[in-house]
Amino acid sequence: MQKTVQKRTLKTRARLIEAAEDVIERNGYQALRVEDVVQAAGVAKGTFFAHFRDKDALMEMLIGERLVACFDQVEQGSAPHTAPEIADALQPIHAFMTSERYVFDLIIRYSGATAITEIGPIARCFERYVHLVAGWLETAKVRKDISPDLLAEGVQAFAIQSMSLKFCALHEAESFSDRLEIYLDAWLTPAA
Amino acid sequence: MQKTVQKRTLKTRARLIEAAEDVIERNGYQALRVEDVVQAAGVAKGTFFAHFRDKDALMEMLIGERLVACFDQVEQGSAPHTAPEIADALQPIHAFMTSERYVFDLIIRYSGATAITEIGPIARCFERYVHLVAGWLETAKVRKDISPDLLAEGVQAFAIQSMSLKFCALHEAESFSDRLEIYLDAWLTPAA
DNA sequence: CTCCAAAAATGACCGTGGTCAATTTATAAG
DNA sequence: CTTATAAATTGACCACGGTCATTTTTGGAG
Repeated sequence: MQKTVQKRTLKTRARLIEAAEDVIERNGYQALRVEDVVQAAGVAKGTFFAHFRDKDALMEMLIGERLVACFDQVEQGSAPHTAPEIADALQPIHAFMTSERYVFDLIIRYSGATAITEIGPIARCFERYVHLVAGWLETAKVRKDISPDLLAEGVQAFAIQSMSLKFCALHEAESFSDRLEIYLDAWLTPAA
Repeated sequence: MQKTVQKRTLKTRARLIEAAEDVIERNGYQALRVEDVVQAAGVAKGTFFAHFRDKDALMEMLIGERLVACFDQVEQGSAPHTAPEIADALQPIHAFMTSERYVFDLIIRYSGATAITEIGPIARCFERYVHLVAGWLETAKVRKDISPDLLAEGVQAFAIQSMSLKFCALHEAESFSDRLEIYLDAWLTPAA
């Protein structure tokens, strides 16, 4: 039983990814067609699916990479201590997640791994989100009656709610960041 | 400029809907194929798309109807007063929403109307959810420092979070209802 | 009844994601 | 260098949602 991976494989895969990134650069994630990618990469269609389970798998990888970069950026900054500061600190992540409706939908769809064996970059980012925020909350001026982890899960829930409403015509009145701040203030620092 | 609607139209539409419901009855929402529906209804494929903008439009209608029925049922019951009672009262709605992954995804996708002119039954149900819960909260034993509407939006956010995690292999430990109760208790009756 | 314009239905056709048996290419062993 | 075998690639093909020019049906006017 051989399991050698030929150099060719890595080259082809790299060409496919680069081609996909070019296509996305020009027209956004939503407009990507597998045909365009394989033509730009100079390979046959079947080759694409030998490298990626399906189109979504490529998208999960590419969007996941960008998302990871957003997290890296956010983790560079210093820890925020109040609800508005937290909302502000998370802004780069939320901005990318809502940059395209397609991107938001895909991220939500892949936010939970269906099986342990297929935990992808996006599902990992959702765990990282909770850990990151929970870390901040340990030393932040917030309620202490429940665990930082639970508080952080709530922050995530409110962020998703706020992002959903951003795409909703019924709730155009408030801006995304205003809404999130209101939620987080009520969740993290309740008055009664 | 005539705009008469022939009787035929209503009949064909009814046949399509009945056929779709039969197909769903047998194999669930996810497995529905337009080909199967038109064949069962005894019409051509083009006819389907003369009656429904696309497959999703039919799905939104059918799932929306079932969702409305769930709300009607929940509204029959008496108003709950505590966090666990609220979670319990909403159970029929949450149960249907998570009955199939496909159903949950479609509901989330249609929960926000993209344009005012196309507010569908599902988007309307999301508004109804907030109004329903806000009504309960007015007389419930919960924090009073923020408005019932905002509190209700939070309940919705936590419910969606809990439902998402139900489909996630990383969070199988806790059951859906346990998780929702923990969230709602922390959100509605904070200790500090 | 006949006639005709609008409404409805039709089905061949298209776009795009995805499959798979057949072919080509890389590499290790002799 | 050959040869055997597994890995990689190919492209014709399929499934399914969706379109649209053409045909059929309806129902009111004369």
